[in-house]
Amino acid sequence: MASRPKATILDIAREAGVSKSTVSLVLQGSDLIRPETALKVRKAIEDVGYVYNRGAANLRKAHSNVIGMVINDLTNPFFAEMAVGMERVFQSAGIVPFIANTAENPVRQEEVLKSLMEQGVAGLIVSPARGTTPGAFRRIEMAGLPIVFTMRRLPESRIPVIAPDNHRGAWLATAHLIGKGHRRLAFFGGSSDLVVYHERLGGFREACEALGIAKRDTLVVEGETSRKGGIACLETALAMTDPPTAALCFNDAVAFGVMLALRKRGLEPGADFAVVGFDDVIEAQHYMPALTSVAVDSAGLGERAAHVMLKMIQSRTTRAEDHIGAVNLVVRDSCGPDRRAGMGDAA
Amino acid sequence: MASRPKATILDIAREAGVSKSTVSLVLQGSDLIRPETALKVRKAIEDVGYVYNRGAANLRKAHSNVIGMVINDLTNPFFAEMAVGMERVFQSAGIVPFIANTAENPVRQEEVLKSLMEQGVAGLIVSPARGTTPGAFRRIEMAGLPIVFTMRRLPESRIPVIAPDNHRGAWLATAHLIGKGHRRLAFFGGSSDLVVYHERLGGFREACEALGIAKRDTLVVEGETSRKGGIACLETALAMTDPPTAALCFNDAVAFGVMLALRKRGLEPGADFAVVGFDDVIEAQHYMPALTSVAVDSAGLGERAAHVMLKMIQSRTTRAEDHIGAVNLVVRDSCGPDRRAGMGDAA
DNA sequence: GCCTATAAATGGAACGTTCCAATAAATCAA
DNA sequence: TTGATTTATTGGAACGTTCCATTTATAGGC
Repeated sequence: MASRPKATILDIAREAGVSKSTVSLVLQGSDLIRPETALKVRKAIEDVGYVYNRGAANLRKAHSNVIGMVINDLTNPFFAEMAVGMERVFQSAGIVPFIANTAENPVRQEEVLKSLMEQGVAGLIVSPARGTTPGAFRRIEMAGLPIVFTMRRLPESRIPVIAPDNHRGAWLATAHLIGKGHRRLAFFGGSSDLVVYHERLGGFREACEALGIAKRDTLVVEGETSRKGGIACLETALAMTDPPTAALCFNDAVAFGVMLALRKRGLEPGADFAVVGFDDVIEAQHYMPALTSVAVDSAGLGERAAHVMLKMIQSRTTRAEDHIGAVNLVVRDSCGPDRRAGMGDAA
Repeated sequence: MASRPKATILDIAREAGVSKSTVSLVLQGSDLIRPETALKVRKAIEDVGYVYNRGAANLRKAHSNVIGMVINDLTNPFFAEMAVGMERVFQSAGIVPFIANTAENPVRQEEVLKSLMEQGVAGLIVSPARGTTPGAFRRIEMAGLPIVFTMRRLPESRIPVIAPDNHRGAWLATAHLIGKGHRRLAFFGGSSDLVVYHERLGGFREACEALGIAKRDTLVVEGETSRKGGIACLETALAMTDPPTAALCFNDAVAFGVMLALRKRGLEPGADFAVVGFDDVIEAQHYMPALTSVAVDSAGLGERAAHVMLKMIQSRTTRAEDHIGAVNLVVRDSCGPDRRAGMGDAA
């Protein structure tokens, strides 16, 4: 069981009775080699249990076949879906994506990026951790490594971004709530250090204004982008005098939290308080009641990001355009009409 | 923006007016270097924007600082939780885990493993894809690379496994159902090509036998380990004459599917049909009704696996013991008593 | 038979590190 | 002062590939 010295290209050469150059050529699938020679070499490779050393190869080849995916929260199913979309694209291009998780921790992110670069990746797809400093990617840019952001945008950075149309999504959702007769609306969850937050909140605000909801009839409460955060937001909101009757949530996780908190108070989500989510994760349709949410096509965004990356690698550039993915509101059962507006309904 | 030739250790040496050996020593944090010299070197590194080339280093150093995590289904939150547990341990050991997804595809798994080995990982933690052939890991074992399996075990393999006590978990859950008065039980989901399946099903069968349920009063229906699979299982079961009144599901995803299908038929999970899940993913407690499930401590299993891997790497061995993680039944609201047994309850 | 053209295979110099053995500089004992 | 010891620094030979420039073998044309 002792790990004997690993076989190298030279060992195979000896075994097969050819030169190391020939073996190298075979490994690269060159057509300069006579088929029967290639066969002999491949046989030797199999016999010896040879493992290709890509590190050594990259020493000469300059460009590797792995790209790094750095994700801020792997436990959020949304990102897992996106990762799967990317993988689909890369696989057919012969590229292997390695995923690393930063758990929303900028320090961890720094380490992970460093490690990936040292490993010699050909490119980086990053969904930045919250609180990432603007300079965090300077070194990577300096190194001329292709990099694209997904979902999140950094304040003043020229790195291309693949993200959904947050503004429009929020607009649509808000208009939906207003259309249901709600006149006191809330925006729940998220925090202002995220650009995405401002985009979604902006859509919410503009829709309110455009559709005649006075600013004093809107309530914005920041909070964690998790179930827990949603619960907290609802508590805060209902503690106010003249509370809102509907809320647009920063994402689905927050919305789930809100629904949970409503139930705990004996209120029925949908009937007693309308809630809309954002992202439309798979769970959304399985909740009771099924959650109305803004669908962003996570896998599609992942694929898009992967394509942009491939293009950048092939054209040896570090520039690319942003891509704003289409969104659409998926209406389910979590938004009834405003109770007070529709008194006629009640017994 | 053109990617100028990357700086090497020699460039820094020149910049700092020392030899490459000195730079190398500084990079490794050796205390053989005079502090002020080290400082000079570090300054040069910063100025030049140098990126360490780990591939080149590994050419001499034999062992790297990255380990590969190969996961069969990243979209299953269970595995994401496990991955996070592992990361926690590795991080403090200065090891960077790279995650790769196989999407239950043995071919993809083959590619991913090959790529990881070529990259020179120090070890592999694998949750094998369904349908993995027994020989799939022969090459890795031959190479003397430490490897541990999580969750799933391969038929006749001596690779150490970190997994929950499936048999006992299933036993507990089944006993719970029987205790509630159910006399016709089903086991839903999973397929017999998984060792885990046999473990869980075995626990179910033994509990039935031990607690006086005749074999003809049990129903086993195989199916996908997903919501969809759960839906299909329930349909099959209810189509039978004299159908079961309770089911142990292969995992939580199946259980969610079963609950969904019950609702669609106008049946209330818990009251009209008891269901127990397996894994206790976070969602379980948030469902309506909250799902009774066998908790397996996914993050804890991940940590355990990481520790075993570290030990193997340090002791340069490829052998280790299996670890069977404790399980416990978390009773929530998805298992009412058998309706037919408890007629007295009804109006 | 010779010359040229093509096909197949090969040696050797890189690539960016590490680490051993060797050197240079500083310190100390006598 | 001299030699021995300790402290800092340094060449140079690996490590396992790739790829250019050659060499060798094979075939074709005359």
